[in-house]
Amino acid sequence: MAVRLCDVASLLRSGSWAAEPWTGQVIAAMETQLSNGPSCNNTTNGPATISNNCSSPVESGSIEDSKTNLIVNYLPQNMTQEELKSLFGSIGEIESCKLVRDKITDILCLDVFDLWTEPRLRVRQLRGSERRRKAINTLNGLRLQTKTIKVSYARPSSASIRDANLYVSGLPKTMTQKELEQLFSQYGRIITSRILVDQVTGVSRGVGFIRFDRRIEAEEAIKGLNGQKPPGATEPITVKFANNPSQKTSQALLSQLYQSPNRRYPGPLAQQAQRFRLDNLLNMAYGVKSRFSPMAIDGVTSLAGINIPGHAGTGWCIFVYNLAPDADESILWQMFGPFGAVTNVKVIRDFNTNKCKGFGFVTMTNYDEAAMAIASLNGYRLGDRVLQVSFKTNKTHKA
DNA sequence: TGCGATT
Repeated sequence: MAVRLCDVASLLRSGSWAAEPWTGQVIAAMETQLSNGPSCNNTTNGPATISNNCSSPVESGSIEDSKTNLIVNYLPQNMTQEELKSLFGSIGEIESCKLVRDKITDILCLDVFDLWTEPRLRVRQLRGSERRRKAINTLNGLRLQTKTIKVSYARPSSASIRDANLYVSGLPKTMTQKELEQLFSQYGRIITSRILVDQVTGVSRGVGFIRFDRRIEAEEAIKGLNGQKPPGATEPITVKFANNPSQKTSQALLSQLYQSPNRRYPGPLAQQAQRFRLDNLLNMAYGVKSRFSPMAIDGVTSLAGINIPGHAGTGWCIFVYNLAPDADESILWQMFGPFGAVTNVKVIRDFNTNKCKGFGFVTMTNYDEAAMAIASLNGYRLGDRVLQVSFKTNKTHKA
């Protein structure tokens, strides 16, 4: 059931809205690259991220005269054109209103980028800085369903602010969004920042985004920070321009949208698992003879600060090599599921071709089950390929 | 050999 937007008429009656005459125009903007990233977020809106505080909505314009456009973020995904008309029509007369949906998925998006975040809307008003201000004051922060919309001045679009968005990986897991901004702020004015976090644990995934005001600032940040170690970090970070999802084909988008873990089924691998005894596995993995529990392993880890391969704090990460180009997540669930609790699987794909790059990762909760899976699946013949399976190591940044 | 992460 699609939850409809709130009854705008009743909102108006409630007196929480200004209803003075206003002539405006609501349009959908279809851009290949967003020039106005949202500057704030919260736990209600958006995917799992570490968020800014939602500051003044008047953050992105330069001078008052240039604030001719408004931008609206965090609209509900199921919002309709008519509802938008009603929403902005409560402030003033709407001249036109058009939303753009993906041709294939029919998902509301003004830019395909928003497929992964939130639908946005540009509001172009015909005249009146006071009315723009009024629209912001009235509508910014309005709660619609589970969303809190943001209305703010849009920065004028220009070439200099395009492609100023950076993707950053290899960040220390302890780095906060504020620290990330501090690191990058020496290169220019940051419009938005974000650190991706594990949806379950809230732990940083070591990956984030920085959108600068201008592309030249982003370029300088890459020069200055790519491959460098942040203060106190042990590993260098990777800084590059972020992929623009709007370049993706609808087919690639669909495959990601509907990618979900297949149900585990008990197959021949489950029996295979039983052939191995925990002692043997521990012996293979660590060269120890005695049996000890996963709890004991954790104890050793925390006591000695030893970095046990594959242990990421949220489980045991397993590296799977020699997957076929068309391998998908379901094969990893099917292979590893019978050995125990699998919390995450990931096939690493080439961004452009969407084909598997030949490897993937599996996270398992319990050490003994992970070790069993490794011992059983390493050397396993999958199609015409022989898999190599081991605990994940950190090879990327080693000399 | 090959060890990610894209709002």
